[in-house]
Amino acid sequence: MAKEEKKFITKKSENLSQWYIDVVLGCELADYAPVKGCMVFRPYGWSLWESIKEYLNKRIIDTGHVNAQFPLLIPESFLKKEAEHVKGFAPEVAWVTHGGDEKLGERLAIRPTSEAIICHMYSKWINSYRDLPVLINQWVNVMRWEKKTKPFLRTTEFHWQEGHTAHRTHEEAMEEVIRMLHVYRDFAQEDLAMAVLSGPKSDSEKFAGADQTHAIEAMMPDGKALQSGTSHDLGQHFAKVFDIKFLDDDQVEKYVWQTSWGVSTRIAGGLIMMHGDDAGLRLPPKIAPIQIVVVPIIFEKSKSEVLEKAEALAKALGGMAVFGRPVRVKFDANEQVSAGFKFNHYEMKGVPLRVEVGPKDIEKGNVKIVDRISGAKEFVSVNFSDYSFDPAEFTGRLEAAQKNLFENSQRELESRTLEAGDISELENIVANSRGFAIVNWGGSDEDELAIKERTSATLRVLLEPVKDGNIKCFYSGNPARCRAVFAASY
RNA sequence: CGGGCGGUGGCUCAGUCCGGUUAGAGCGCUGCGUUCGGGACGCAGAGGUCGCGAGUUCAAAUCUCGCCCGCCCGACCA
Repeated sequence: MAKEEKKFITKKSENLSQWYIDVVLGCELADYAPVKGCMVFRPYGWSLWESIKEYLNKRIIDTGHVNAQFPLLIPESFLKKEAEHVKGFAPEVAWVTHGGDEKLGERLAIRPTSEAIICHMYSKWINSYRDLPVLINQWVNVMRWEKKTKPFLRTTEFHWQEGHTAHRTHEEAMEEVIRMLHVYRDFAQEDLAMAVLSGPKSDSEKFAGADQTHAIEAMMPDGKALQSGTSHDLGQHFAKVFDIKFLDDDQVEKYVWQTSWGVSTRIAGGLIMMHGDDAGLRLPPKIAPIQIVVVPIIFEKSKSEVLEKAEALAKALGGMAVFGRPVRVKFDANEQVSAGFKFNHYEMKGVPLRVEVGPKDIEKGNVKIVDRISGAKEFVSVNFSDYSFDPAEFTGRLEAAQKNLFENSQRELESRTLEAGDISELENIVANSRGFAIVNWGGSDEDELAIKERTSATLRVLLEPVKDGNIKCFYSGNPARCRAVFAASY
């Protein structure tokens, strides 16, 4: 090409932050709304979120949960019932104070999360051990008044699912907490091709009102961790203040044990950042809104035949199934832009597979396919009289691409997980944007805070216990209790 | 919330310091024509409350003040 290639998006390696904004806006995933921190999900971005929802929702339903819908507004008095909960959320709550011109008798919170309203309802619905467990999930928007925002990763209004369950025993509730943590882990890894670490949070990082929080943590290309899903053991804190009691089979009235868990639109931001490259998005085939784009190569004299046969092929490709669902195919017959423009366009949008159909292909009985993930360009046989072909040539590549993305992500995570033997090593890892610093941990909350002040890294997750009493905490020198992961984070 | 930078056709920006007629460019967009195997070309054309609101002035994109939004750094962040 004689002309220097135009620059549409910043190179990912040059400036990740600018690249991210360029991709989100340029790929038409989202746009800024007039209110700070609020964003519009444009059709392509919403389609991506719907695709993500579909896969996660299936996992939630398959583990025995049901969907419902609770209201947006929560009376202030409800939010105030659980002391830690209100303390944690107070700075981020948006309040409704007026109805029309009339001042309300009680302020209404726009839900920052729904424990308060759901627990209120649960106290009405739960009377007997026979009513348990209650396993309800909802897909809703919530609002948290954030000071620093970024599309998808941290927005004032965001979309998520929040599961809220009530159980007869703490053991049962803990099983649920871990079950959902694993659902999130498997969802991230198998559906989104995002490698994650998972485990419990330290006390200082847990959810406001929880006894314990577990999380999945992804590693971004700039060495910062992204908390991508949380599962909380709420103990009986909410049950006690909302009076959620049941009569057990031993004739004793007891409080329920609760859990809550959530994954938000933030995970889409992680997905974008983790997989994308200099050319733009690279979407895992499972959740890509378009899995295969068919681009006809139009010449004046062969135009009608190419358009007709390419469209028929696109239709035939759409008859295939991959990942247990019909393949999502787009046929782009737009004659106003060149084929080359479309190539770049769909690469930027992260479409996993491109199929080119030109007169020479029809003549030879093949099509050119270009794999967005591996970069491979190959010819695949197609019979243009009956539109028969080997489906595995297409679906196999989509499956391989899904696998490759995850393996890349896993490799990246491993290479960014480094042992830190002392605080200066941890400091070094964080300062050089290297990633997760893994340590032997036996420190206190104060130690954790001191580490944060010195390195800006926080304790992301706790890993397996350390049984050897001779192993010391990397920071305090006390006997180590467990392995732990520190990192800078989003 | 603090510090820094920015906001001018859809996009990227020039013009602002030093106020002065009809506010420019490239890209994009519209129409017509020629094209099309990696971001096509020609000709014609449309498109602007200069982020919003006050103030100073004969005169404000330009100066002053307040506010909004964005980007970067920090604080905060289940």
